[in-house]
Amino acid sequence: MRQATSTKETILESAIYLFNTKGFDGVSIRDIAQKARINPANIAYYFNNKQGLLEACLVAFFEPYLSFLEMEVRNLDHSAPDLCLKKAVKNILQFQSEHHLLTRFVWREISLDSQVVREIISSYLMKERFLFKEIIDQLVNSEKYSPSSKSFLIIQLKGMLAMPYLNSQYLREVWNLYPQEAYFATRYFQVIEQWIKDTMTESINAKKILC
Amino acid sequence: MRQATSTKETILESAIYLFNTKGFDGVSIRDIAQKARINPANIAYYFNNKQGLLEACLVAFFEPYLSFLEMEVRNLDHSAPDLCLKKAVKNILQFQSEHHLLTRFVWREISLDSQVVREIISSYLMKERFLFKEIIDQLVNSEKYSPSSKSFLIIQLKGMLAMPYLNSQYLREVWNLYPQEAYFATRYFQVIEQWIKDTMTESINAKKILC
Amino acid sequence: MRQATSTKETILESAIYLFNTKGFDGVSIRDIAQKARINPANIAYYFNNKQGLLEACLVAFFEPYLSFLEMEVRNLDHSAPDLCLKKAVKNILQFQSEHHLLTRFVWREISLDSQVVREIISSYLMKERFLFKEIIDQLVNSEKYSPSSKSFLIIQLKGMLAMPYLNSQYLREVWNLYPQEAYFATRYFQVIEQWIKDTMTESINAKKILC
Amino acid sequence: MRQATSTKETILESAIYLFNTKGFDGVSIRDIAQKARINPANIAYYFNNKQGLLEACLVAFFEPYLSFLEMEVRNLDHSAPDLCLKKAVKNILQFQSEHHLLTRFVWREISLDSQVVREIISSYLMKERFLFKEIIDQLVNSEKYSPSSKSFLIIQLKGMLAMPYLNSQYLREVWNLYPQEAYFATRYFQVIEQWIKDTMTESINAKKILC
DNA sequence: GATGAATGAGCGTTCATTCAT
DNA sequence: AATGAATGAACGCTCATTCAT
Repeated sequence: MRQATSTKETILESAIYLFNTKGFDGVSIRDIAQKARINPANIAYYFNNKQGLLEACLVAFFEPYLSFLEMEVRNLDHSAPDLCLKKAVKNILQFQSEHHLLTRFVWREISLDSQVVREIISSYLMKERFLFKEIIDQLVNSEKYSPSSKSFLIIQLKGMLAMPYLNSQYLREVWNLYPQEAYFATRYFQVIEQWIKDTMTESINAKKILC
Repeated sequence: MRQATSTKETILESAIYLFNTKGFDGVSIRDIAQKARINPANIAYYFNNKQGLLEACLVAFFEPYLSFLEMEVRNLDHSAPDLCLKKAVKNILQFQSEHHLLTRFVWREISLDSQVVREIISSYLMKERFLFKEIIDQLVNSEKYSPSSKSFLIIQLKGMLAMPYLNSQYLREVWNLYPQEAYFATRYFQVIEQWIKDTMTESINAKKILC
Repeated sequence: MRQATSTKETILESAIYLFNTKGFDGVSIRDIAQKARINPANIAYYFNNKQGLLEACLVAFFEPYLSFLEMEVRNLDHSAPDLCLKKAVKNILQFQSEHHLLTRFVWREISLDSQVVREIISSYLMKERFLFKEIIDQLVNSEKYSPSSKSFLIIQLKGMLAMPYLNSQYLREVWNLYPQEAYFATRYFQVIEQWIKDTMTESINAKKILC
Repeated sequence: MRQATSTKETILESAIYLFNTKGFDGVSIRDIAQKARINPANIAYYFNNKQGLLEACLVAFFEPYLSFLEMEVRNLDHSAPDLCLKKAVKNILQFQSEHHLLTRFVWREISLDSQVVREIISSYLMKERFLFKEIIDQLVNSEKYSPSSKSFLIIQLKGMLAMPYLNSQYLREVWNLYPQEAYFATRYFQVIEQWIKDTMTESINAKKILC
């Protein structure tokens, strides 16, 4: 029924908002139910239990996130690898900007050593590594890049993608910058674009930085 | 008394370890007491309440952290500004590496919108901004850098300093890298050193990236 | 639902019994739950918190208590004032006798300087004063009674109404008298009836006692 | 040592003040220690435990209280019994007025069904009954008074003695009367004096009230 | 699809008390 | 005589969850 879907989505939205503000353990089922204006038992009905909510959040983030990478890996046959990478980055940045609360929550929660989270996302992270590698291998397949250097490129890129969300409170309070604004997404994409150009497509620079 | 100090420190160490693993709200007073092999009431005795523990953690991180910046700001009179910045970065990286659990916990907890945390650390962050600005102003006082560009430099630098700890689980699981190891600290310092050189001391690059 | 009401009432009855025996602060939520054979969390469910229980007790006492006075104030138009007063006293004594545990608890708890209790009952006490005054004014509106004398009459009457419950343990242990027994209520009503007659309806006696 | 006695007395005074305000169970050892500006462990040193404090309070009240009755029982040989009773009442009222906090606390705590309090004071109450009876027997030894009538006289008298303290908050808030003021003690003594005269020394009145 | 009643476990905290010093 | 450290138990309360309706 239409009503039902709406309830489920309302719950998820309320949960994401609150998880983002207070962290997963700082939010109670009651908090979410109150914000979503539904009965706490309804959450159990739709998501089984609190952990089910967490899983739903992680899925809601990683499915589209990985789809952007998958799409460009498939494009490698027809397009230049640097264009594919830039396209993937652009889509990811835009998606993260449009879902900045979810993004922030997911990247932060992953930084915990929680066994629960790790079990859920480990396959996602493995898939992500594989997809990144596919693109990077096509892009920097010269003898100048050892496998370890390529790994480091991925790490750096990932750090840059997540950074605005893991420091969003700082960006907002101290510098008045908002990752969710279109302006920021555009500007930040240019920074990463420049970094890709400098480190991966211009041999001289790359050599200096990565020894 | 010697015994007392030891107890207080034991509590703090246990707390940092557990907070890092499960997050502040995911850890109970009893968890900490059990790990520290003391009575839960003793935590209230030494830290008043759970929030007192959080404050103690934040102080234990920010006091030394800021002292490294303060030291180099005082050195600006006798040393070249790029050396001062590098020295500060080196000290901070080493301190963070030696206290990687505390570092990870602090940077993660700050990313929450918790009113409590914000009240405690807001003055620290203001001081940090001031100190960074003092150094950056001396370093890039040419007409090429607008105030907004300088702000962005600080943001980027801060992002780089915190990155390994906000993604440490990823680094470890996927890439087998450990921020707490001396090797990593050294290597990572070189990366930042290069970044400082590229963006702040070589005008051509800087111009390109920051428009 | 029938079951629900029953649970709520069971809790209240258990609470009154225990509060009466050990005092409000001497009784724990768990004590009440154990006596009512329900889960401690259920008390929070029905009464929000422990103070909610206290408020429920005070309301359960003062609402009927004041209704007896209100009724007779309305009767002043049709009946003789001394009959109204006696009727009110009779009803109050009977109500107190039937709810002697609650009565004892309420009068005792009021004698504390607790801010919490005072806030709840201050409006009740004001209303009580107003109602007593309405009756007394009709009854002793001769020039022999100054306003201060009338006040003192109310005080004495209130003291007499509460006395058996504030000293019930003494009455029981030392003199084998039980305020909850019908016999005592009847007998005690006669005493107060006589006092009303002596002090308020016979001018000579009244003059002597109240100067 | 002089200092020691002072500390013990300071503790007792603080305890009486707080017990009176919040009740025995509403006051913690820490509260008392804080008010007395001493270490909590000191209370254990002087009074063994919290119950020891309660016992000390009861003793501090009943020893002088009963001494006034004992004194007048001894005087029965030389003085008229009505004078003895009035003298005892006067002394008791003055003592209670001077120690109104202790008085209020003791009479209120006795109204609990607490086993602890009962064990401590039962012998005091028995002694009190014996002493009252000695005086009353001498005073009303005519055939008009059955033993049960005499009991009721004692009950009434006791009720009158305690009333201002069991209702002191009401007297203060609603009528602006303060039992601890000399004025009140004087005035209240007159009321009881009149009552003694009416009920015990004038046969006609007494007969009416007590049947 | 949704709710109110109810539960057992655990929360942060405070308690009275002990004890070495 | 007095204190600070430490403890086990209990406090009021909230938690995620279950279940009949």
